[in-house]
Amino acid sequence: MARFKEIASHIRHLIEQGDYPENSPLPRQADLAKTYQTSRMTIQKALELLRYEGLITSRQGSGSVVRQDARNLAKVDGRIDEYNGLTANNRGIAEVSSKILHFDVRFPTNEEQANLQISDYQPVYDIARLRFVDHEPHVLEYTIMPIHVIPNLKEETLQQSIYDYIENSLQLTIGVATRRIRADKPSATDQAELNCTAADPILEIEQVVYLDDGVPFEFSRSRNRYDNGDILVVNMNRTRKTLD
Amino acid sequence: MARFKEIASHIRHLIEQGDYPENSPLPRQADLAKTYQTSRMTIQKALELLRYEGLITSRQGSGSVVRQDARNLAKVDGRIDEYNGLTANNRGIAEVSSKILHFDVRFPTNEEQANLQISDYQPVYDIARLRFVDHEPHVLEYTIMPIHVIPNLKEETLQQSIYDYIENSLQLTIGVATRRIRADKPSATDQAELNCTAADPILEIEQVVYLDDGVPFEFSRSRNRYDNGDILVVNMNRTRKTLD
DNA sequence: TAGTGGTCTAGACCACGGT
DNA sequence: CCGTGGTCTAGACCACTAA
Repeated sequence: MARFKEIASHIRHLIEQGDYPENSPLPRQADLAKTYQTSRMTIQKALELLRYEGLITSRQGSGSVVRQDARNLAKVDGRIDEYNGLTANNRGIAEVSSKILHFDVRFPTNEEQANLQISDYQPVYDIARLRFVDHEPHVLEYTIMPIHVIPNLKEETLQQSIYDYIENSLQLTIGVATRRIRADKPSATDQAELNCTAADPILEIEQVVYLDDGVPFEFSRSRNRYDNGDILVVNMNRTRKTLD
Repeated sequence: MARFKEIASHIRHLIEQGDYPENSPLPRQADLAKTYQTSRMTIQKALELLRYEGLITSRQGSGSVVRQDARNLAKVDGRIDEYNGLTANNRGIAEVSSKILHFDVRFPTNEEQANLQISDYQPVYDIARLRFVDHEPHVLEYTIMPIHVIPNLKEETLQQSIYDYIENSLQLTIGVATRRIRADKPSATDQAELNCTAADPILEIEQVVYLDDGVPFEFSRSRNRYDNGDILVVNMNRTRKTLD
C-alpha cells in the first residue's frame, strides 16, 4: 500500500481510538512528517484523504482539527469494511444475504458500453439481486459488469459479496465511484420485492465503480427502501450542485 | 488562484470545446508540464481535480482518457456557475427566485454548534426559503449560518443568491461540502409549499459547507421535489458505502 | 511577528501497460 | 522493452491566523 494511505489509516485509527480527540488539533504537518519519517508532501496527501472522508478540517494559518462526529464516522467506515458495506444504520454488524432474481450474460447496450468503456462485442453480466439485511429486504440491485474484467462469476458468489470476490479472489483493488442519486416512486417490482407501499419513496443510486487503476468494472442501479438507514455520506470538492 | 486550479480550468474548457475529444487520450503528464511551464506534481494535482469531477480517468502505465460524457458534465458545471447552481436538468439556463418563509437570528442548538464549529453564544441566522425555478416551486431550504462568518445578511440578499453575496460582496471562496442524502415522505409543509401530493417522494440533502480555508459557514437541509431534475452527480474516493 | 497549512519545484524511483 | 502514471523527496516561498 502507498505510504500516504498507510499513514491515513493509522491516523484514522488514532481518531477512532480517541487518541486524537474530536475538536482538538492534530500535530503540525512538520511534526507528523518527522513522526512518520517522511516528507510533508506525503503527510499532506494523507491528510487530504482524511479531509475527503470528513474526519478532519484544515485551515491555512491555523491547523488541522478533528471534526465533531469524526469518531463515529471512522467507526462506521470500519464496520462497513467488516461486512462488505452497509450504509450507516447505527445498529452494529448485520447479516447480509441475497436472492438472485436474474443472472445472465449478454452483449452491452450503448449506454453500458459508454459507462464501462467497452466495445459492443465485449459481453457483460446482467445481474439482478434482492439484498437482505438481517433477513429484511433492503435494496434491489441491478448490476452490469464486463466479464473480461471480472471473470468466472458464479451464482454462489452472487449469494455472498461480489466485492469480496473481487478483492480477495481476484486480488483487485476498488477505486473511485461516480454516482447519481435521486428519489423516485416505487415501481410494482419495488413494492413487491421490497415489501413496501406506493407511498414509500425509493432512493435510487446509479453508479459507475472503477478499480484502483481506473478500469470501470461496475455499472449499477440500486433501489433502496427509504427507511432502511439508507443514508449516504458523500464528500466533494466542487459544490454548487444545488440551488445557491 | 492556485496554478493547478487554473490549469484544471483550462483543460476543462478544452474538453468542453471538444479540443480534447471524448474517449481520446490527454497528452502525457510530462508534456502538459512543459506546455504549462510547470512541474509534473502540479499537473497531477490539476488532473486529480478533473478525476474528482468525473471528466477524465487515469490508468497507470496507459495514460489519461477523457470520459464518455465529459463534455456534457463540463457544460453542466459551467451552467451551474452561471446562475449559481441548479441541478442538471438539460433545459438550459433558468430563472431562480425565492419566497422567504422565515428569517431570524438566534443562538445555535448543540447540533448546529457541532456542525458549524461555533460556541453557544455565537448567534446564527435561521432561514427558510422556498426556491422557484422558472416560477415553479422546486425546493424548500432550511439554512443555518453563523453571523460572524457571513455578516450583514439582508432579506434582499435572500431573494437572490446567498452564494453570490458570499463570493462577490464578501469576497470569500466556497470550498468543500459534506452531505447526507436520503429519500423521505413529504410532510404537510412539503406538500403545501412544493405543490405535490403525499405520493410524491422528497429528496432531502443535509449539508455542511465550508469556505476554501476550512471555516464551516452553512448547515442546511433542502427538501427537493423528486421530479425536478434533482439529480446529483457526486464523486468520491472511498466506496463501499452501499451493499457489497 | 511567529507559526501554520497551501503550493510548488526538479528531480527520482517504482508499478504497470502494451509491444 | 519502453512509455505511462503513481508516489515520494527535501527543500522553498507564500497566504493566512493569532498573539
